Amino acid sequence: MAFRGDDVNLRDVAALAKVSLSTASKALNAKFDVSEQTRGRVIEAAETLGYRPNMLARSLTIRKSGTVGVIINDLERNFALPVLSGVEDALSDQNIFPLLCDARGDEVRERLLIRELLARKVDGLIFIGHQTDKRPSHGDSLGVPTVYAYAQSESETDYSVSIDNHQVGELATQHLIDTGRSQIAHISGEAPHSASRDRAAGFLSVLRSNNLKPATRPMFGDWSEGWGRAAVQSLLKRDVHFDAIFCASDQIARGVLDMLHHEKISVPDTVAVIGVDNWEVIAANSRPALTSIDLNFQRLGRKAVHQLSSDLVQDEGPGTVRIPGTLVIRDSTVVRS
Amino acid sequence: MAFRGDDVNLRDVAALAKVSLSTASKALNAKFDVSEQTRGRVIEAAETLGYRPNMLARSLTIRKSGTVGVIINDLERNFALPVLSGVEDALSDQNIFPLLCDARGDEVRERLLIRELLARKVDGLIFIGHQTDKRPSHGDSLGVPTVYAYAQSESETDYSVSIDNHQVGELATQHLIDTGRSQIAHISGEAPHSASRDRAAGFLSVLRSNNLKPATRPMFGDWSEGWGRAAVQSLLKRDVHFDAIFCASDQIARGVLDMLHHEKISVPDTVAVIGVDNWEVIAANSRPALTSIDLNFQRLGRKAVHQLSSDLVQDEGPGTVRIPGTLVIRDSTVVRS
DNA sequence: CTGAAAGCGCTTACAG
DNA sequence: CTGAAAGCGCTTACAG
Repeated sequence: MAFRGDDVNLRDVAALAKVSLSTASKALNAKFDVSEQTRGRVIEAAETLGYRPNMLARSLTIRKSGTVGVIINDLERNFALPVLSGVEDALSDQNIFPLLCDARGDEVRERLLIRELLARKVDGLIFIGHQTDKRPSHGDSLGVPTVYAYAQSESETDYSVSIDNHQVGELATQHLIDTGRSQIAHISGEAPHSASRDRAAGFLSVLRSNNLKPATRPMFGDWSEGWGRAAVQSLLKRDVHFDAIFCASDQIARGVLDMLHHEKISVPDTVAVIGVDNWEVIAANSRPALTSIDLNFQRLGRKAVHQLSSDLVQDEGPGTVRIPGTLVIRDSTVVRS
Repeated sequence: MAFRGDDVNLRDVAALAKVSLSTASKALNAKFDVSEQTRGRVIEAAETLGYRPNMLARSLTIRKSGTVGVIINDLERNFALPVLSGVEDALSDQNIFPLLCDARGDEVRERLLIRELLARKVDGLIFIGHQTDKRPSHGDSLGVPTVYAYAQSESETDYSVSIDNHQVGELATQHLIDTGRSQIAHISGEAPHSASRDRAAGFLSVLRSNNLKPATRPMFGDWSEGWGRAAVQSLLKRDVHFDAIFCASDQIARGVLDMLHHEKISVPDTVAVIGVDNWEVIAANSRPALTSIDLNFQRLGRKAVHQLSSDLVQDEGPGTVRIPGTLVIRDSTVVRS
């Protein structure tokens, strides 16, 4: 029933190959000096027995478990997923597995999970938040390399990887300008979020360097379609002149698109619309399909893993690395042939 | 720097409590007979030293790692997420952590991952697919309890947990009938998918038991908004009379809603629309908000974990457990006060 | 190049 | 109730 070799250990291999336990170990670990002949015998024995080393025992001796604890703040949030996927991807390159757990936004639970994870001797810890604001640090008392992903640590002596929201705002705005727009409105998300503020700042800074003024002051609300619709109505009611709208999220943008359609304002001919997130189900399905900024969450996750071992490679030192966004052009900003 | 107790082991605790290593172990493990007095001393010693048992060593001896391998077929698919969340939730109740990995739809990679996971001595294996069709079985050669979630195993001697698509079709259709509709059309997804076929079957069976006929034969296409729009156009062009549409997914339903709106057909007054998935971002944001069937993925994930230890509790035996859907009423089927 | 021995940190019969 | 000993399955100085 069992996997062939599930119950065979190194001792069995050594016996079959007629060598000592230690020689068998060395033969299989390549880095030790063993005659080619005996190495061959051991490897052959291992294969005929279907030997698979017990990583638990190995970990105990070499003091490395080949696992990393990944603590997500809210697994159910969709945003965490691509980050997790990037983490998994980068980890699997090193043959390391993530031990996954969900803190559910509960700091007490988070601390409990850390203890559990540490008891399981994880080689590192990655915290994945669900927004880009700063979060409390665990300080340097954890005893293993630690990285904060998406939500950055409030402490500059920690390693964090987050989004470059300022660049996101710049990129979106520049694209609008590059495609010939000059009266641009910005419908942002919740004002307290750094994602909102930084994207708005990027927006304003690019306008300034292009000698343009915003169509109106950046408007803050929330991240919903409803807010997108309401904001457009407000724009219209206030008689603001605009030929483009930079929305801080795809959901907002979809609401904007809806309302513009309802008002018979043609997109992109009369007004161009760009969103942020490149959330496929929204961006690709809206009419017209929505141009957006991809936040490269996968890459963010991968970078988090790399930062984990930043002691080993040439280190940039602690602090926050910001992943830039990428423009994904669809039909809401340019007329495609 | 290190966590207090990160480097203290049971030997240290025993020394401080002035007992033997074995007594210290027993005192901490509660289930052995130790005098209350010495137990107290040991526990106190453990606390003052901040002792944390090394689970790796513990696992090695008791032959249980407190981990379960979770192999996802495609981490990036959103659907897998709530299942994973349910798995994590149920596992964490037992203080077990999932070792997560992504097979990326590659069978060879999947087999490699299994070996890795087994080498790490996982106590069980859960495979999470991304659709409800059957998938190849790994047979009973894995040596640890195994459960297939969402995508069920083709072998009836395996444990699988999936969706009750037939019930989903029934539930949606019955709701439409209960709210006074009688000319119901069904816009389904891709014909080859069992999810499409079984939901359509449920649809037809409920109509039959209510002495109703479908407005037209179930229409198969894909799972997209575009298909939803196209299907409505076809309905209209063919002059089909209908007062309700059961859509096999929320995305399809959103396309349907769009087109009905465009054609100035009022929802829910003239036509009721119901979807499947209860995908918040779509269902809650559409206009009117979409009534849908929640597939209870969290519950599915939790059930998968329970099936893993089904040997222990009263066992229903292997085979496929089907999780029923739940009706979530919004505004697209009933006029709310 | 090879092997005996100690050790990683725990648990659990087995004696006393 | 307590402790000495063996063992879980590996790795790695240390001798030879």
